[in-house]
Amino acid sequence: MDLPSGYGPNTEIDDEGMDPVWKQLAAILLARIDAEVYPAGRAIPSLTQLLQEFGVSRGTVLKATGHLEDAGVLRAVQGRGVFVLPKQ
Amino acid sequence: MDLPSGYGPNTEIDDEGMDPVWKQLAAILLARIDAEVYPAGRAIPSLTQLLQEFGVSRGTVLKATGHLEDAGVLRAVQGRGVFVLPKQ
DNA sequence: GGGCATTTGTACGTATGTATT
DNA sequence: GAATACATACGTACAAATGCC
Repeated sequence: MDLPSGYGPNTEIDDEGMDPVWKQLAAILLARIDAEVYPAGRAIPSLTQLLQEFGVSRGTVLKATGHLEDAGVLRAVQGRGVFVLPKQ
Repeated sequence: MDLPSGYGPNTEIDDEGMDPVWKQLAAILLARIDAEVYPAGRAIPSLTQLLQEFGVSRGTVLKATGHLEDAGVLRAVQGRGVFVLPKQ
């Protein structure tokens, strides 16, 4: 998926940076999964919570999580949440 | 990518159907590529042309072509167009 | 180099639908 | 039924890359 490097679990979104916001967000979420801030088998915060925390739009969160789904890191279940898949 | 079946090069978008519009559009574009309506090495119509032909939004076209990019069927080049990759 | 048109990329906000709790 | 949560789709605006004068 080619995410930018150098993003940790607590990195803030940089609107003026060279990386797109959705890629920055995907990198941060991935860092939190790696650090088990979001442990495998559990759901990450809801889209509404994430867009509030990072100050981005719903579509941007969806794009970030969608790519992590494609990468096999997350699985979204309508009505329930977005779950961290077991590290394989 | 799990596109719905039964869509040909001239299928029309069905708003009431059970398949999402963007998946229908991706299936139609893929059918046109298979039928060489859009030959390998050439660009498909621009986003503006496609959204006009199918009566959908820009975002919907982008989602359809984006998934065909992930599938290795298309490659978008900013400022130039969206090109059909050689069948491998 | 500058200016313009074309084309894709990103991001926002909003509305509605569907599934789960 | 109500609340929560993800899914789809629309419209809009601006940015970035390309190509052609």
